[in-house]
Amino acid sequence: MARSGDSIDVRVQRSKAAVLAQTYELLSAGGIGGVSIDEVSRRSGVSKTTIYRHWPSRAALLVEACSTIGSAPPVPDTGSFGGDLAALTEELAEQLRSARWAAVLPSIVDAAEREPELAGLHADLHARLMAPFGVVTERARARGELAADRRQDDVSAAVAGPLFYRRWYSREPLDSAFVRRVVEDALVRLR
Amino acid sequence: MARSGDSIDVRVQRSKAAVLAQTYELLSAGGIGGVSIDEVSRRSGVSKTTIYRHWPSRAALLVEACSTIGSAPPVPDTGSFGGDLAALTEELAEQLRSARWAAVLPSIVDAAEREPELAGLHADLHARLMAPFGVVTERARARGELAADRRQDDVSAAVAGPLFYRRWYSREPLDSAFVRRVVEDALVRLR
Amino acid sequence: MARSGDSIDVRVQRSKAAVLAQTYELLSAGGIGGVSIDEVSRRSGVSKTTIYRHWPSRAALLVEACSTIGSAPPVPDTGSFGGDLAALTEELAEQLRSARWAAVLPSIVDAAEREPELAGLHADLHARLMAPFGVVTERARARGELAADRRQDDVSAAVAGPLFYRRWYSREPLDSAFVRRVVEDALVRLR
Amino acid sequence: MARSGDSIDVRVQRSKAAVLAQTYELLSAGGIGGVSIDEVSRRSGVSKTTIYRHWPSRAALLVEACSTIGSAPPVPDTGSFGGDLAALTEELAEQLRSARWAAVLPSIVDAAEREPELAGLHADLHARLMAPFGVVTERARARGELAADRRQDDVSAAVAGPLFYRRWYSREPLDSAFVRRVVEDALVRLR
DNA sequence: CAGTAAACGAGACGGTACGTCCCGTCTTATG
DNA sequence: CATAAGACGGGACGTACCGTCTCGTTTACTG
Repeated sequence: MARSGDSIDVRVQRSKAAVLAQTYELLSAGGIGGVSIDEVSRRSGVSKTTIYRHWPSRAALLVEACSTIGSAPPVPDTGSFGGDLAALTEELAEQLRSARWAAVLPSIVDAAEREPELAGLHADLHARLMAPFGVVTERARARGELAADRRQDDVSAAVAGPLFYRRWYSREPLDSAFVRRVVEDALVRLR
Repeated sequence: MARSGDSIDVRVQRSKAAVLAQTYELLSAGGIGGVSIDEVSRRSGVSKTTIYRHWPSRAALLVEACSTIGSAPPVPDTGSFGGDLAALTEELAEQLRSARWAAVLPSIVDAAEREPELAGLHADLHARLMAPFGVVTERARARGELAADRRQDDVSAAVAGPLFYRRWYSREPLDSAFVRRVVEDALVRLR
Repeated sequence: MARSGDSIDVRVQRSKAAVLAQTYELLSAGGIGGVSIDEVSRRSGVSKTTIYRHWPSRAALLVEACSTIGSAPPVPDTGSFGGDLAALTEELAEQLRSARWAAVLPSIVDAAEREPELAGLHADLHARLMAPFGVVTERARARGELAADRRQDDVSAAVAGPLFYRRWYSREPLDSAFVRRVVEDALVRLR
Repeated sequence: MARSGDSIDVRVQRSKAAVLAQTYELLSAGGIGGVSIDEVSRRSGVSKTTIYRHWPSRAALLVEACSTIGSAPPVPDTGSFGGDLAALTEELAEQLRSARWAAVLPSIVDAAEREPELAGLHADLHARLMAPFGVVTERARARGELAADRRQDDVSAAVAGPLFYRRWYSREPLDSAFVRRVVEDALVRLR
């Protein structure tokens, strides 16, 4: 063995970075179905051989390429559950309007529906995306602003549910009036 | 000329029926991505040539094959907005748990995100699926059970949003306790 | 079936012809090892898919591509064994000097040595190449110009052996003096 | 400097020996086409880097690996040209039947046909193989058993030609009857 | 009920992607 | 400084589908 335990060959780093970047690019443009190893290879200048050296399958590559997306925005701390929830929801709405992953998520959901390998990807991504709601929820429960049986998932469903619905199902603009109402409704319900 | 204006060749009818049936089958099993003309041809016994003769594109075939799914269940009429909404939501939850289209919708959402031809399909399907909420909402507004500015979409978002979220995003079981709570929460706020 | 028994699709004919031509081209230039399906496809403009539709393997393609080479030149009939043999040997020497297959034969011999599929090819080619010696030999035996136990192979070995040796093993020019002497030597002994 | 002028690093000697041995092994088994640097490296335990350090190309390695094969058998001295030739031919036939290089020669011939670097290898090998015929021929000419214009190459062609032909072209067994006849024929012709 | 035009199946075709294999070169770290 | 380990780009392999296309053959309507 010519390599000490944890240092990583710079060539490997360079190759992996280039591949992941282009994979993410293709993913953003065409969803999961739009990512082909051949095309990634062509655009990144990294040979297919090398790609398969680092990732055993297309799914594995996708998983890693997605691992950076939806990284948690800073959790707001306004002092009240209402303020925190409003800030978080505005942020989520903004991302749904503009973030690249917003166009990709449906294809991940679809893939999770039938490819077990990618179901894990979906779970990770979802957890990362929703973690701030957990923080805010726990904080509010500690302050007694929420009923004892309300958990992160109730809050997420009450807020993200309508937003997602609007973004992908009724496909109407996520205007701020709607977002504001969703927050108000959620506060009324969850109180 | 061998054909009068509107009568349709029985062969055409037979071919189209067989193709649509198999398309729907494949659609249910593998989502939009799982439908390939080759496979439809193989299973239906109708040649590819003939399929492309009747539908100009894969998208067109999908649109027609989807036109039958999500057909509106009978709209309940219990006399109160609460009763109607509960019945409707239970029905929706049941379909999300078991109906074939539930596994297909994410792929349609994804397709709508990038193929304009299929965006129309998504819109149709969504309209059909949500129509009962419109009926119930209008009825409730007429009875004064709802604020004047509440429309179908607010109701849909408040109820279907959390359900969809649970079905496809947090991917937890849609147990009846959750469904009941969603209805109650919605009523609290929309009243 | 849309095609009657023996007629052949013109497209098939065109494709096969183009592929065989380019295969032969590559074969001449680089021997058996110089033929790759990818390159044949590239040069002939016929897709790899189509090539594999018509030939199950690289070996099968090579076999067919070689089937036209070494086609028997007209068998001379000078009236005497000596005259026939001289003409035949001159012709063989000329081909060894210039014919494209002369540069290819060693690679076929080599392939025959280890790939059974190609051993058949070698046998066919060899039979075709040496057939004229058989004709001439039989004719001479009928006329009593040859001992009763002399067969085609003795004649071939006595004449082609030295020629081949010179062409591929000592690698000296096949000048006409050498050819003449080979014929004379053969006649001395075989008479 | 750690090393004096002409002594050779023991590591170098060990590496080269291991590489040459394995190269010869592969050569015997699969001909020239069967030798790959990767495989040599794998089997010999010597890294590819090291191999390419010692030999500039695959051809150079092959040349050196072949330099030991076909080493001249002891030249017989029976007292007569006939006896010598018979002994030499029997020996050659025996090698063609069993020696490892017999399966390799066609691939060398083929390589010589198109790679100049390997043409030299072929020439060396051929010279080594045929040298005994030269010795015997000169001896016979000195004794007056051969016409003055007969040289080694005439003898080689007359004897090795038919043998090679039989071994690689007609691909029939090199039985001793055939070998005996070849010798007799050669003696008749060359006398 | 015969003729004809349409519908039809078979399948050839050029593409593109797949995942694997092996090549020869090049880089890095070790001894 | 020779070496082992192995990353790298290149390219061929044979397979699977894709959607387009060109055929020759039914087959159902129509005059």
